[in-house]
Amino acid sequence: MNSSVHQLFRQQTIGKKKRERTRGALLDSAISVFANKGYEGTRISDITAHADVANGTFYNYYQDKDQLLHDVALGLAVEITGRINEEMSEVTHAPTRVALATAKLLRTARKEPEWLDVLLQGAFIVPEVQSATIQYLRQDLEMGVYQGEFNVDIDLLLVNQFISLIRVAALVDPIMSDETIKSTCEAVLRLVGMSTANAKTQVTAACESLLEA
Amino acid sequence: MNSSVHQLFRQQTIGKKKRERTRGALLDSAISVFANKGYEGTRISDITAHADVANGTFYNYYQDKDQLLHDVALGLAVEITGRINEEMSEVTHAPTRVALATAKLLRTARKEPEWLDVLLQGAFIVPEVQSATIQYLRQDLEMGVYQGEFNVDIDLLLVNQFISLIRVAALVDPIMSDETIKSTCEAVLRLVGMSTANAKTQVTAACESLLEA
DNA sequence: CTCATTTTTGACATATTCCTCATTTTTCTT
DNA sequence: AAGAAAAATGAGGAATATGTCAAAAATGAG
Repeated sequence: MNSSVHQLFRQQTIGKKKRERTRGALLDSAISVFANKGYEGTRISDITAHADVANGTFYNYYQDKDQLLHDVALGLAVEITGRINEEMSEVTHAPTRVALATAKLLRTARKEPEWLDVLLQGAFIVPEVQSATIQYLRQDLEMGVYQGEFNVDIDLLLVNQFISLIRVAALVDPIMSDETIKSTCEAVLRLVGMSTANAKTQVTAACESLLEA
Repeated sequence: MNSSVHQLFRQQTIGKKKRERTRGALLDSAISVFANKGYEGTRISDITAHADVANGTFYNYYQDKDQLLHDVALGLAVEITGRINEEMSEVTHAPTRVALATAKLLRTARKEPEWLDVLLQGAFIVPEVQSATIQYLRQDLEMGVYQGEFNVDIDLLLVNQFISLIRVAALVDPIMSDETIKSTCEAVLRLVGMSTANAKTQVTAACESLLEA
């Protein structure tokens, strides 16, 4: 088993004690298995098999699947949102921030489809993950309204609509073509009240370095 | 068991032979159980218990859960889209049709939250249900583009984005307040390229008979 | 290298769900 | 109302999953 490429948590625990390394292996395996079988559909034994550890080892670290999902999804949320925000620290134009963040997130999903999948599963099950995911997004949306670029009420419904557009992209096109990324970025800008033409312009500008024409 | 209010399939099989009536009971129970435990999370025994029949009875009608979901979701799709389309046969203005259909669907979800839940679960699992669900929607969207009201490319991604906005409404506000319905209608019109102001106007006009101010 | 401590192991007891089928019960036609 | 056909029943065997724990193996500090 254990033929996955990603190694997010194993990477983070290299050099640490055995305990942390094994935990990392379980977390990485959980990403793959949750993504492929779905949270409900995965068995503890699927995860231990994938991680190349014995069945009982799981119980040295977690009491049940819920706790594991919590750790995995929260870890992914922190990692992914952290990276993206860091890369955008200079950008102050809200539409650009929103388009860029969306494009970057979807580009991550192209390279590591399982990450986004598990993150979103977690966001709909673990409240703490939902908060972590929404946090930055909400700020950018409010900034856009303040800047007069977005024309819409910011509430929980809107934020969830936004996230669901991300989810749909991953669902409809797991390959995550540039085409899908751009369409999705434009859709989120339309959702927050920009015109089709304006949305297209902003996306083209924001993503010119990120995606090909 | 069997304390549910809805009786869609039982209603449809009144007067028919026992075989059809029991099938109806199973289908109705499936709606409740799938909605409350999720497709993956439901056990065959959950459904038979809810339907007040013996465990083995299930296997007189279906070979597995998949077949049951197929029948339930497809039945709901036909019923719901049929009703809505019938009620809109006179409406030819695409934005009005889209806003009305969305509002009517969400009003159905207010009365029978389980219906929409199971329909959407089915739409993401059973291809046939997806087709049935998308069919009418796509026509209305293309009509809107033709009428110069919508300004966006109609493709599979867009249609799925549309559906996901419906899903989010049910998720964020299971009670399905008028507020949520109107916000969602406006959001779908923005998604297809109408301005915030225009979307609001259309929704107000289309829903004035359906919802309170 | 040594050895106390930490971690892993995997067999097993328990629990859950699936699915079958011989038998009983109900249906409904005549 | 009789009785053949249809439907329902539920006990139980097979399969799968969970969670425990005494014993074995690996770790890493001194």
